[in-house]
Formats: sequence, C-alpha cells, structure tokens
Amino acid sequence: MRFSRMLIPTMKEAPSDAVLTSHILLLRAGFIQSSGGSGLYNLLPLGKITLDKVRAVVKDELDKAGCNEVHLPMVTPLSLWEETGRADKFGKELLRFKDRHENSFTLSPTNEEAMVNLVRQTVKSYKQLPLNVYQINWKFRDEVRPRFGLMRGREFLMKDAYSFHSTTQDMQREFALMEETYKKIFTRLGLEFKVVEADSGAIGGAGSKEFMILADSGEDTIMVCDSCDFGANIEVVSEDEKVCPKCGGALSQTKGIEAGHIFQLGTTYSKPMRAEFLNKNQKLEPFVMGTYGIGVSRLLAGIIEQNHDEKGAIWTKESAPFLVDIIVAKAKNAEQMEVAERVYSELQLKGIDVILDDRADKKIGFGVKIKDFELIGIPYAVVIGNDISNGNVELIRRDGLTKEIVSLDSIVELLIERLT
RNA sequence: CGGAGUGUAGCGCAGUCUGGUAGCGCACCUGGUUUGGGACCAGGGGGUCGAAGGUUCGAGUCCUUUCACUCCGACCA
Repeated sequence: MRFSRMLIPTMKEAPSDAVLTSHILLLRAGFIQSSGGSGLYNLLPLGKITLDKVRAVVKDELDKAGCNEVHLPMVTPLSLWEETGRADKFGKELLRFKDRHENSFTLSPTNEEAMVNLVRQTVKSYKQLPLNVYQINWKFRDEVRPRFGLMRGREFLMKDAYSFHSTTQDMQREFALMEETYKKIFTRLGLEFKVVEADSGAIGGAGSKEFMILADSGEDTIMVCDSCDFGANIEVVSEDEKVCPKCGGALSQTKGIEAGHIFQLGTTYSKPMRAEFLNKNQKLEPFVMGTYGIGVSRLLAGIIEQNHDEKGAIWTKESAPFLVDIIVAKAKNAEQMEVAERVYSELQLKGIDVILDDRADKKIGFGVKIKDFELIGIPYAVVIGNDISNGNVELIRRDGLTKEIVSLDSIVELLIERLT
C-alpha cells in the first residue's frame, strides 16, 4: 500500500473530548473518527485493517479449537428474547424497534437466544454433540454512558461463541478448552493479561472467568495473587481480602480491561427455549451450554493502552496494520524513489505487509513522515535517504525508537528475520 | 438516571461578562523559496456562531425553551 493513496488523516491535536490514551491515539493516528453519535465511530482504513488483523487471530485460534463460524443477522425478533424473559431483564440497553408490519425487533447486544434457536432447529440427537458455534459480528448496546472511544462504544465488534453439550462434564471440558484458546489468542496479540474469577451478571449461569488486559486505565479492579495464578474481579471477593484462597499467598490490587469473558451456562437458556436433544435412552434433554465472548474492537483499545509511548501507538506484530513503513526522505529524488520501490516490492513478494510513504507533496517533508510513523505505531521503519549513496539505509524499531544503519543489500533479509 | 461542563470553519481555541461588519493557530487551495525531525514568504477558499422562540434599531453576545456531546458517579458479558 502507498501512503499517498490511503486515507490516513493524522492530527497534531486531539479532539478535546477524548481523554483516554487509546481513544486519543486512535483518533490522532487516523484509525477512527466520530460518526456524530455518542459511542459510534467510523473505522478509517488503518482502523479497518487493524481490526481485521485482530479478528483473524481470534478466528484462527477458534477454528483450530474446532469451533464453527456462522453469521447471524444483527436484527433479532424480540419474540426470541421474550422466550427467556430477557426482553424485560435487559431493559433499555436493548434497542428495540418495529418493522413496517409492526413486528418488534432488537439490534442484538448478544446472541444467546438467536444461537439457541439456530441449534434447536438443527440439532436433534446426542450424536451431533458437542458443538461449538460462533460468530464475529457487530453488536449494539444502548449503553447508559458510552465512553473512551472503542473501549465502550454502543456498537462494537464481538466474537460470541456458544457450545452445546449432553453433559455438564463435557461442557466443563469445553470451558477449559476455551480458556486455553483465549490464552493463545491474547498471547499471540502480545498482551499482558490475567484470567480472573468473575460474576456472571446478566448472562447468568454457574461459573465464569474474565480475561483482563492489565492496564492502569482499566475500568475493572481485580485482585491478583503474587505467588500463584489466582485472580478475581473485585465483584466476587472482598476488597479487604489479603490472602489468596488458592495458595495462601499475598493478594494485591490492580486494574484491568475486560476483553474476554467465558461462562458455564448450563441449561439457563435451553430450558426456557425448549432446546432439546434425544439422548441414548430416547428421552428429551435440554442442551448443557457454555458461552464465550471476546470484545474484538475493544482489543484495539486495549492493545494501545498497554503499548504506547508519548509519541504514539506501538502495535504488536500480530495486530499492526503494517509491519514495515518505508520512508522516502526525499520522494522527489528519483534515485531514492527507485530504491524505495525496489525494497517495497521485494518485501511484498516475501509476503510482508508494508506501506510505502511515497508522499511527494512539498509540505510533507521527512519530519512529517517520521512523526506519522511514530504516531501510527508501525513496528519498523526503513528510511531511504542520502545514505543510499554509501549503500546504506536506516532501520528504526518503533518500540524504543532504536536506530541502526543497515546495508541496502541486507535490509530485506534482516526484516524477514526480525518479523518471522 | 443524578452531578458538572462544553457547543463559534475539518481540528484546537478566542470573542459572550460590557449587544454594533465573524476572528486566531493548525489543516486545505495557488505561486515561489526550501528539503533528514511536524519549513518560510505571498495570496486564497471555507461559518446559516447546536436548534427554536423572544427582547432590541441591531444578538455569537441578553432572556426562555430545547437538542447534542464530554467528564465524574451509578450502571454494565
């Protein structure tokens, strides 16, 4: 991709109404913009690419774990919500509207009912179990107070998975598998996180765990054990609790961003919705269920909260919109441009996502390009400048902003080595 | 939903107290000079001052109503 052809409206100043680092940086670096309503954002090209990358990691790990991706409509008949009583329970957060025939619908804030409906129409026998179906789709919640950009938008991208089982034991096996799968996802994304015991809230069910991205700006307070891997949301333990219930170690308090939540549901939804299968003894039984969510768009905010400096974002390898930014110091210099084009196409041939900052406008000098690189947070920049007369280019690593002189002949090879 | 604040050009803001031709910086357009860390000079385009109503010869400014957005709190997979 060429910088000159991409819509990347970077800003020196942040809109005054943004206070959270990730919100400010996503706006300033041109990843998102307000679409005019509270908690609603346009994803600009960089934001869309980044979200797709994060989404791909989530999908890849779920598919490896044997989950089935499907797609449900964002619009769900309200009647499904009435079957479980959640039409009332969810209250005003559930956006409702009517079609031209006066039928009531909702914009889905989550999809337990719709997914149970899908499965009860399809799965009739224990032989078809277990089953894990998921989607990565936009959700809408009419939040009381949307805030902090992608952190708590009204519309947000969520991966929601639902598993169906014939026994509680098998559901618990899947629950453990999902915990491991989530750990792989968060690790691949380069996040420092903690799995904590949590309250099940409006979703209901027996047990649940949250995946917290550790960040001072997190909205959740969690207690973590200094000695073992125990952690709990403050909702489920006393704030005065000083001793780990698991190993007796010392508990300390920290802040986290809830990016994932997994639940052991049991028959909370399958019973009222009469979602049943025939067991070996030819008797009908309700499905035993689990449900597993990841806030995919929130992950973008979380990654920045954890990875940034005073100059801008620092994307991790698996989340970065591009891995390499080729900066042509003087785009009007034919020789520099030629060298840059060559490095650009070689990297592309090797399958590395690269952006070529070929902007030649007289107002866009070297300084602007470097500032944009730092603000956007691409892992590496290759500066093609005067030093090519000596056969050298400069390699800048975004994390730490360390610089090194590299010979033109070896730059592509070096980058491949660093990036794979 | 309670409390606080803000709405003036794409972004950041001044002007409102004390009514009198709509301003500044950045961004944008044209020309020239620059060119390795957000350049300089000259010229230029862009506004129904959130909306409605009122007071007044005259309203961005005063009054009333209303809407939106942000922050704190409560709430929240």
